[in-house]
Amino acid sequence: MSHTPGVRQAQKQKTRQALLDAALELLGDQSLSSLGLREVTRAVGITPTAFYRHFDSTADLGVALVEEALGSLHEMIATVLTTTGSNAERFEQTVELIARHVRTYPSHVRFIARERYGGVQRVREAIGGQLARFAEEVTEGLAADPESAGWSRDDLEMLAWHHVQHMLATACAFLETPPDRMDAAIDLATRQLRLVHLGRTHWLD
Amino acid sequence: MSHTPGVRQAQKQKTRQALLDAALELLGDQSLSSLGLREVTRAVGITPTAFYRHFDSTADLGVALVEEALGSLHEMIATVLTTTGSNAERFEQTVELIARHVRTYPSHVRFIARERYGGVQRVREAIGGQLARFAEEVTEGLAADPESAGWSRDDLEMLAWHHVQHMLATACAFLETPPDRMDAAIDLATRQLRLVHLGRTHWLD
DNA sequence: TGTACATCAGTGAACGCGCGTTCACTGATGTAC
DNA sequence: TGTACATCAGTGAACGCGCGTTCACTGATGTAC
Repeated sequence: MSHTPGVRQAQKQKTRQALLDAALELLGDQSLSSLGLREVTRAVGITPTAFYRHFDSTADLGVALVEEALGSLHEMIATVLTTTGSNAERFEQTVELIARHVRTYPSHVRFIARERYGGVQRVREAIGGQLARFAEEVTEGLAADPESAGWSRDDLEMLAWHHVQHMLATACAFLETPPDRMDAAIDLATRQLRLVHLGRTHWLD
Repeated sequence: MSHTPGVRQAQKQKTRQALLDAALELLGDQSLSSLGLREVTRAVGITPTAFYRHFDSTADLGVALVEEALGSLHEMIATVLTTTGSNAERFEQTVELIARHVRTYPSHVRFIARERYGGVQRVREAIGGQLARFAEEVTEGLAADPESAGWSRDDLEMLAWHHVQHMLATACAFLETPPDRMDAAIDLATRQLRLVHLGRTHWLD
């Protein structure tokens, strides 16, 4: 046949993923700009040279990690936007969803927090691009909401951007919160969401 | 006399400051965890060995930079808290003050943004400690405000923390905003402040 | 199905280089009398 | 004021080490006939 997936491609993909996984773990206590290529290959158990079969550099690997870390969030945002129920319920569910995400993928969240303003330009740009996409999605979601009747596009974008900033800040805060204080942290973030929502309902007064 | 300041101490202080300045500049396009001791001394024009007369390590230098970068902000926060005038005016002045700070000390702001969740634990802790102090100061300021009548301590802290988060997020955003879009960015941050304030005035409804 | 050739993920040796840290030192500044 | 000694910021040589990158290679997988 023209192009069977084949054992070779599958193996290559597996090694590539192993490199991403190992790098993410090593990035638990250092920055991408100080991550060594040899460190990563050593952790995976392959020769340094083999690294180049998958990535041009650690910066290149970093960009791939951004996609892995943030790509899955689009679905979560769609979930949040279509959640129904009372306001109080929606705020709690949103914050709970963030908390769950941080618990499930702490390394991904840490990576994004660390590299958003980190030392590698291409990675910063990749993260910035994804966040801008999130803001657009949230803007569309807000625009479709009856509560937004009479709002200018500019104000919708302002609110959307605020929500994205708050989501990220909350995720970062959760990352540093010890388990026994998570309840308080979740409560705090929920009240902040309520505060902003209250401002929203009186915006056009 | 017992301890004249002396030429020697003055010279040592000058070299120390030169190290801090050189490091801050080098950190413009890399992270602290990848900053080399030799890089810094080379930029200053002294021997690598001389570095140890001032700091134990680059991490140690980083902690000193946190104090330099954030120490001066306490005064600015006090200024913001005591600003008088209409709400609209106060929001504009606050955001304008942030914008001016970012314009005056861009390297300091970049350093804090980069290292807040960066790869050096002691520096993260130093930044976190300063931010917690800011939040306390803002809480006290809010508590003294007649508008806060009837607010619980917990809710005041929630609002204060939100303001600190927003201040930092705004400063980071300004850092990445090209000059020709600064007006729009300032306007956006001002409207976000108004939104939150609107929520505040209806919090006890 | 079987054979001959092409592809290519991973190998292993080698390279030059800059790193952090050590050590004994120098000579200007500071102190005691 | 002058002298003899102490302090200590900065020097310069040396070290062992791990880094990123190059190169020709191997051998399993894939392809053409």
